[in-house]
Amino acid sequence: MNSVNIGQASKASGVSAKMIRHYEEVGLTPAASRSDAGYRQYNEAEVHSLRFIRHARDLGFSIPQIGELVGLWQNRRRSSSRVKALALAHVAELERKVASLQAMKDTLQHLAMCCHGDDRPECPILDRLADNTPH
Amino acid sequence: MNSVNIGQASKASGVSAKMIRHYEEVGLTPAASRSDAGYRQYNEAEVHSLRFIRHARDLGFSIPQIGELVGLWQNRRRSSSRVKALALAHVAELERKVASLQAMKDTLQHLAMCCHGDDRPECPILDRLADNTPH
DNA sequence: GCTGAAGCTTGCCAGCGTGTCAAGGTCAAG
DNA sequence: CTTGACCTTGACACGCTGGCAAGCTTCAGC
Repeated sequence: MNSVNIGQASKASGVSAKMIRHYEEVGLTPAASRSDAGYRQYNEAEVHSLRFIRHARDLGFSIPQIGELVGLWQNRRRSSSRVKALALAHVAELERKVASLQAMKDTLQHLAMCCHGDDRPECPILDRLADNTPH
Repeated sequence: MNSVNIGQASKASGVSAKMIRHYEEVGLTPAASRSDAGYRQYNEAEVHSLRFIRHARDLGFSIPQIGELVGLWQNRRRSSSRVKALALAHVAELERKVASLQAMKDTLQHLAMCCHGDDRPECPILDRLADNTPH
C-alpha cells in the first residue's frame, strides 16, 4: 500500500539511491522486497531505518558501527551502556583525527607565515618538505 | 654506482615499497630505471624526491597536490607565491575538515553525556539517531 | 494504443591511499 | 646447488561515494 520505490525512499530518507543499494549489498540493511517488475519496495519502517543510518553517517560512524547501532536500536533488551561505549569510542577516534589534522594545519600555517609569497623562488615551505635528514 | 633497489630506497625515504611503485604507476614520480634483472634502481636524488613526497603526505597533501609541489620544488623559476597559495588552500581544507569532525565530536559527546549508560534500554543517542522528522 | 520521458535495474569504472597475498624471477652467502 | 632475502607483476581488499551505460518499466499525454 504505502510502500515506495527507491527514488521516493531516497528523497524521504536523504540517502542516495546508490547508497541504498550499496547498504543492501554489504548487508547493512536486509534485502528489500521487490515489485513484480523487480523494483525495490520500501515501507515506512524501512525508510525510517534509512534515516537512522543517514544520521549515524552524519556523525561519522562507519558502516560496521552503524550495523551495531541499528542492531541495538531494534533490540528492546539492549543496555544503553553498550550504545554509550560505542559512542564514546567513536568520540575518541574523532578526537584523534581532529588532533592529527590540527597538527598538520598548525605546521603548515606556520610555514606559510614564514613564506614571503612573492615572485622569488625562496620558500621555507619547500625547504621543509625537502629536508633531507633521515627520519 | 650508488643506486639502490626499492627496498633500500624505501628504508631511506620512509615510503613503503608498495607506495613507491604506486607513485610511479600514477605518474607522481618518473619511471625508475631498471637493472638487467628488471629491478628498479634509485639514485640519491630520487630517494630525496621520495622523502619530499613523504613529508608532503605527512602534511596531508593529496597526490595531485604533491605533483604540483614537486614540480615547483624542481623549478628554479618558481614564485614562492604559488607555493604559498597551495599551502594556504590546503590549510583552509584542513580547517574545514577539523571543524566538521569537531562538530561531530561535540554532538556525540553531548549525547553520550545525557546517556545513563546502564542496563536499561533508554538511550538519548539512539533517540537522536532515530529522529524521524524530515531533513 | 503509442510514444517519450522519467524511473528503475544491474554492472563496471573512478577516486584516495594503503595493505596483503600469490606466483614467480634473482642474487648472494654458505 | 640450495636457501633465504629480495625483487617482479598482478589481483583483491578496505571505506564511501559518484558516475555512466544498456536495458526494462511505468506513467502521462496525445
